[in-house]
Amino acid sequence: MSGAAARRPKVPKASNAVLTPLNSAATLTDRAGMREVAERAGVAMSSVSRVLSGHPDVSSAMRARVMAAVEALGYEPNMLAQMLRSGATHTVGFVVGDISNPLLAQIALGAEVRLRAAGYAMLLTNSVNEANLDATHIRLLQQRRVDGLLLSLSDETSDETLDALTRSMTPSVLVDRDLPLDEPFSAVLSDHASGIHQAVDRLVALGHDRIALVAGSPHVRPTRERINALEDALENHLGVVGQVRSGAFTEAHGKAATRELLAGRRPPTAIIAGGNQILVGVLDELGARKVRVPADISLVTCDDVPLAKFFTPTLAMINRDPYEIGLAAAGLLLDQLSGHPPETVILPTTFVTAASCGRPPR
Amino acid sequence: MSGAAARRPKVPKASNAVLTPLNSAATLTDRAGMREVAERAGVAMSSVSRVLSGHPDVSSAMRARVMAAVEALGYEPNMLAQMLRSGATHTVGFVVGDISNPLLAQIALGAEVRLRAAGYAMLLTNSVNEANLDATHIRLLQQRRVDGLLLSLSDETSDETLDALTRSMTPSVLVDRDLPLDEPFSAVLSDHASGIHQAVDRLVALGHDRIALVAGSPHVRPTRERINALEDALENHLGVVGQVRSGAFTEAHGKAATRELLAGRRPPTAIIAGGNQILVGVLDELGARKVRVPADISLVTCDDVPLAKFFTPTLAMINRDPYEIGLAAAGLLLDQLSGHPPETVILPTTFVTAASCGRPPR
DNA sequence: CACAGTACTGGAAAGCATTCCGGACCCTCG
DNA sequence: CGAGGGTCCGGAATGCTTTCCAGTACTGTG
Repeated sequence: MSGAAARRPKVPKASNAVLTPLNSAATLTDRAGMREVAERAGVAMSSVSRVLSGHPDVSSAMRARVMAAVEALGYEPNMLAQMLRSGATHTVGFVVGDISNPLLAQIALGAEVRLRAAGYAMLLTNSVNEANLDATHIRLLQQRRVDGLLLSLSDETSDETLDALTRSMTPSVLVDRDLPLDEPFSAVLSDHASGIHQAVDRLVALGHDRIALVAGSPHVRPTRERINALEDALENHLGVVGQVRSGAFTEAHGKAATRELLAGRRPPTAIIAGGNQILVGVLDELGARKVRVPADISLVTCDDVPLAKFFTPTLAMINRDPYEIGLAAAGLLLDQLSGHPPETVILPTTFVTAASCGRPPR
Repeated sequence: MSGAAARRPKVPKASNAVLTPLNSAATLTDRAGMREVAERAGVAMSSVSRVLSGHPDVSSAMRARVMAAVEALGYEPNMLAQMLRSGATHTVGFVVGDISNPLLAQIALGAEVRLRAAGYAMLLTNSVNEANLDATHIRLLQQRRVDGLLLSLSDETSDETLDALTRSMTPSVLVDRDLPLDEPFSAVLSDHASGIHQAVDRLVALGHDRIALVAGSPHVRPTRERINALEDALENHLGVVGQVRSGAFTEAHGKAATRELLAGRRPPTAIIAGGNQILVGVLDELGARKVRVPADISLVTCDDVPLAKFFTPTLAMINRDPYEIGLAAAGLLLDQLSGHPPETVILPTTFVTAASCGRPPR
C-alpha cells in the first residue's frame, strides 16, 4: 500500500505523452491484453478481471497492484471478448423506415441519447420504406447479437417481418407500430385519434363538410389510426363526408392524391396531410393549380418540421414530440433489458389551428 | 469416403457428459454452435469452418454433409466469435453533430446505404454539437473496435478530439471537416467557395453593396470556407462590404445575429444564412421586425430542406447533394478498409437564385 | 486447540469460430 | 514399386475475458 503510495501519483495521466515512446512495445505491438496485465502485476487473470469489474472479493492491495499494471500498460479491455463471453453486446438496433425523415431523425436522436446514457450504442439501419428490407435488417441485427431492437417498421403486415419477429427472442420496442402477433411487445404509441378529432371538430365548426385525408402507407399504425379517427369523428358530424387517399409516405403520393381529390366531382373543402413528405406533394399540387389556402381549401398537416412555421398562410398541424418518443422507446427497451415485462406507452398529439384553416368557400 | 462415414462419432469429448443436459435445451434454448454442427455432421470443426467460409480445400461430399447439418440445426455463425477471432467487426462508427439536422440525416442515409451494401453496419452517435462529446464518442467507438470512422465533428479544434484522433489507428473519413493534423485523413469536402462566389456575384449584380453572412460555428470547415469565400469574393467587387456573424448552428444564433445586423448603423442589404437552423432564426427575426424579403433585404440560404421550396418568396440557395456526400464518405472509408491510401473528394455546391434575391431598396 | 467460517486468490473451463500444421490417402511419373 | 505431389481433413492453438470451483490463510469461537 505504502509502496503504491510512494510512487509518483502523476505517472498515469501525465505519462500519456511521455509514455508514448516507452509504450512502443504496447503501442506498436498488439495492445496489452489482460494476460499481460496479470503477468505484470504478478497475479492471476481472474483477479484482474475481478478488480476491473468491481467485484467485491478484492483486497485493496490487490486492487492497487492491478490498477498500477493497468495504468502502466495502458490496458483497455477488449469489448469483443467481453461480449462473446458475457453474451451481452450493449448494443441495440434501430430499424427505421427513413432516417432522412425529420420525424424519425428526431426520434432516433432521442433514443440514442437515452441509450448512450445507459451505456448502449445504437446500430442504425434504413429500410428506405421497403417492406422486405425490414426483415433483412432484423435478421442482420440479430446476427450481430444486439441486446434489443427498436422497430419503426415500414410495413407491419409483411409476413417475412412477422416471421422474423415471431422467432425472435430479442427484447423489442415498437415505435408507433402495432403488430398482428400474440407476442407481447413493448410499444410507444401516439394518440393520433385525439389530434384528428380536434382538427375535424375545428374544421366542421368552420363550416367544412367534405374533409379529405391524404394518408401514408396503410400498412403502418399511424395511417390506420388517422383513418379510423377520421371516420369516427365524422360519425359525430352528420352530413360531413370524409374522403381518404392512402398510399405511401411520399411527395409523389401527396401530389397524385391531391390531384385526384381536386378532380373529383365533389372536391374536399379541407385536406389533412398525413406526414411531411405528403405535405410537400399536397402543397405542390395546390400551388400548381393555383388553389388558394385557405380561401379555396383549408389545410392541416401532421408532424411539424422546422420550416413549416414560415409557410404562408401559417399551417394548422397535428403535432407530437418526436424527441420524447425516442426517449420513451429507449426507456422501454432499457426496462425490458433489466427484466421488466413489456409495456405500452401512449404519447399525446395536439392540434394547433392556424391561418390555413378558414371558412370553406361559397 | 464411406470409410469416414462409417466411423462412429468420436468419443474423445469427455464433455459429452456435460453436453447431455444441454441436449434437451439445445433445440429451444441455446442456438446451435459450430461444435454441434460438426458433431452432427461427424466432421471436425475446422471442416465446418472451411465449408462456411468458402475455403477451396473442401470436397463436395464434405460440403454437402456440413450444409445438411447446418440446415438441420438452423445454425447461424456467432458474429461475436468471428469478430473476436478475426479482429474485424464489419462495423463503422459515425460521429455526427446532430442527426436531427436534415442535412446530416441525408448524409447518414447515404453512408448507411453504401456501407450496408458492403456488409458493414453503422453505429451512430450524436454529439448534439458539443465539442467534448466528439472525443468521448470516438473513444467509445474505438473500444467497440469499429473498423472505421466517419467524422462529422462538431468542433475541429478541440484538443481532446485531436488527441484522440492522433493516437488512433482507425481508418477515418472526415465529412466536410479539415483537421490541423499531419496525419493523412480521407475527406469528403464541399466546395462552398464556388457557391458563395456565385451568390455574391448575383447579389452584386443586383446592386447590393452590403452583404452579411450569418454563419455557424467557426470551428468547422464549412463556416470557415464560407467566410473566406465571402471575403475573397468581395475583393473582386470594390465598394461592396461584407459583414460576418459566426456563432453556432442554431436558430437562436441566427435570430440574434440578424437582430444585431439590422440594428447596426449600416444594416446589410442582403443576408446569407449559413445553414438551415440559422435560416429559421433569420426568418424569425426578419418576420418579427416586418422586414420584407426581398423588398427590404435579400436573402440566400445554404443547404436545402424539404419545405423550403414553398417559402414565399422562393428562397435563393446554395445547395449540395447530401446523399451523395454520404455515399462518397462511405466509399472512401471502404476504399481505405481495403488497403487504399487516404484520399480527398471534393463535391460541388450550386447556387440557385430565386425571388428572395431582388434589387436592394432605394 | 480444533473446527467452522470468512476473505481472497489462482486455475481452468467456457464462450465460438478461425487458422496453421501435420498427416492420411490417392494419383502419377520415373 | 517407391518417391514426389496434390487434395482433404482433423487436431490443437489462438483471440480475450468471465466465472465457477477449489483451495489457502487467517480469524473467531466453543
